[in-house]
Amino acid sequence: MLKKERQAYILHQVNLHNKVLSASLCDEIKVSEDTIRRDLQELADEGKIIKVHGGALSPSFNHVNFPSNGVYSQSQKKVIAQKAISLISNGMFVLTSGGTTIIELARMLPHQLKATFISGSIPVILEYIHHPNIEVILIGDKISKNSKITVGSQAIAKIREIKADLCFLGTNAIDLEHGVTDNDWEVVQLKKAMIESSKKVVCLSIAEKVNTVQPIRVCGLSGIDMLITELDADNYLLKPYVKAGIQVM
Amino acid sequence: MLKKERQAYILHQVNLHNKVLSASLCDEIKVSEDTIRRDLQELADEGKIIKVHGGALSPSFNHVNFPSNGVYSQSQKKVIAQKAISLISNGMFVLTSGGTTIIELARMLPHQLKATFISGSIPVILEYIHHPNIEVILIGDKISKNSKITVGSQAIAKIREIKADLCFLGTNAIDLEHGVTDNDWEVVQLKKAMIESSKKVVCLSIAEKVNTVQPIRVCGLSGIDMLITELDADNYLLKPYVKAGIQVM
DNA sequence: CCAGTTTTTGCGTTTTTATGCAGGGATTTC
DNA sequence: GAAATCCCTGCATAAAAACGCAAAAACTGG
Repeated sequence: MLKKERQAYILHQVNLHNKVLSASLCDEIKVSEDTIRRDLQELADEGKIIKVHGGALSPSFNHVNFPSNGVYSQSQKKVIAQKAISLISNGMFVLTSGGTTIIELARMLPHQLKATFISGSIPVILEYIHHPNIEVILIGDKISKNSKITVGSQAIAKIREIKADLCFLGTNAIDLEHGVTDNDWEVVQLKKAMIESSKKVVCLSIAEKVNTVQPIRVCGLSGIDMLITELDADNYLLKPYVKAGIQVM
Repeated sequence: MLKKERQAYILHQVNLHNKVLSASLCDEIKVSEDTIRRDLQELADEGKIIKVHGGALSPSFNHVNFPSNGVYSQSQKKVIAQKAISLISNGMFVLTSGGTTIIELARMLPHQLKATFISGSIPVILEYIHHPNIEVILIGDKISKNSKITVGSQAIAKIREIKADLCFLGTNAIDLEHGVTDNDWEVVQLKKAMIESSKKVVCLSIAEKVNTVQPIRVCGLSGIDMLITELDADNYLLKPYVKAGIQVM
């Protein structure tokens, strides 16, 4: 078989089945593994396939893109995400809500981190998937179209089965008197369950949302362990929270 | 034999078989390799063939079906999706696997359709949520990073709880003898569960995958009710499936 | 017909290409 | 953390291509 023929065959297989194993290819075509590997290399250089350990994948299926820019207060959120990431160690189970801050966090996870992340938010999950060493558990249920997160009793039941080491809550409003509040009833139910299922609860909130209130209550201040904002920990705005017994970062 | 004659012969062979080997040509025509090589060179200069090491290929062979838009055989998949959509009525519960064909289907759903769609495939779910009147149920569990679909016992258990009206399976390989087969063990487990949980099982497959086999068996032909390809229902390729009792569309 | 020119062809020689093989690392897996 | 896989590098070899050359064939214009 001619080289081009072989490559066309490989390309065809990849497009048909979204993946090929080099071992099965060299079995089918009856050539050495090296030849297959060189073919895969060339096709990958041309961008026609994506080479992975042991074979290749179709490029079309492998990159789901999602709006990356246009995030409100992105730089602040990056600061917050960076602080939050410092709390994660290898082997941890981390439960996260949805929200743009959490998406930033998901994007900025170090590549060598090995941990398990659990969430019901599709945009967040999409970011987790890009990290090779991270196990991703998706909470299933009905999807709320505006928040792109799974909501409902099934989701809550699944969260109850978990005991996570860490829980990151993207926070809509936090206030000394009313604690953490939000504006979507179903999302609030989820967050409540997440708080109960985690050893340590961390609220991520841009300073703008500190000392604001939303209609539905998630939990009181005693329900959370830590608050992360883009401000320095000793900022005057956060003093009352420290006094209320919350770790501030 | 005259030069022109020879070249005409070569061209004929290339168009007939999509490829020629210079060795076999100089054997057939009884001339030296150099002569053949010069002929090939000239034909290649005229753009009538594509010269490669060891012979030549038909120019159509090389540039045929390369996915410029990202999705392989997209037009065929659109035809399939259109047929599949005609099976869906308002109020139905529809269970779907992953795969590019299903993504096409999800994209092409009519906006006024009111139905409930259930899937564990993230790319597919992302398309469903664009439709305002569609309820979307996400099957949760661990995510398989290459197929971007939830896999595992939890997912299977959830699927078992459902009884869907319709199940669309993106098919990797279907064959008279071996039935529906696939190449990912975990995905196969899911598909099996989906088949059991549905009143009517519809396989979506481009014709190219019909009569091909993959290593892992999903179900026998008796397990499915309908097969949709981009071909006409009375195409000879599909006759045996009709005979086997499968509705073909 | 014929000398001169061009084209075509075949034959060495050199270069390039394709492929397999061996080893040393890297990575994955259990 | 040890075993198994896979991957990369360099090297050897065989096949194919390119090049130059010269002989043979074909054409050309008297």
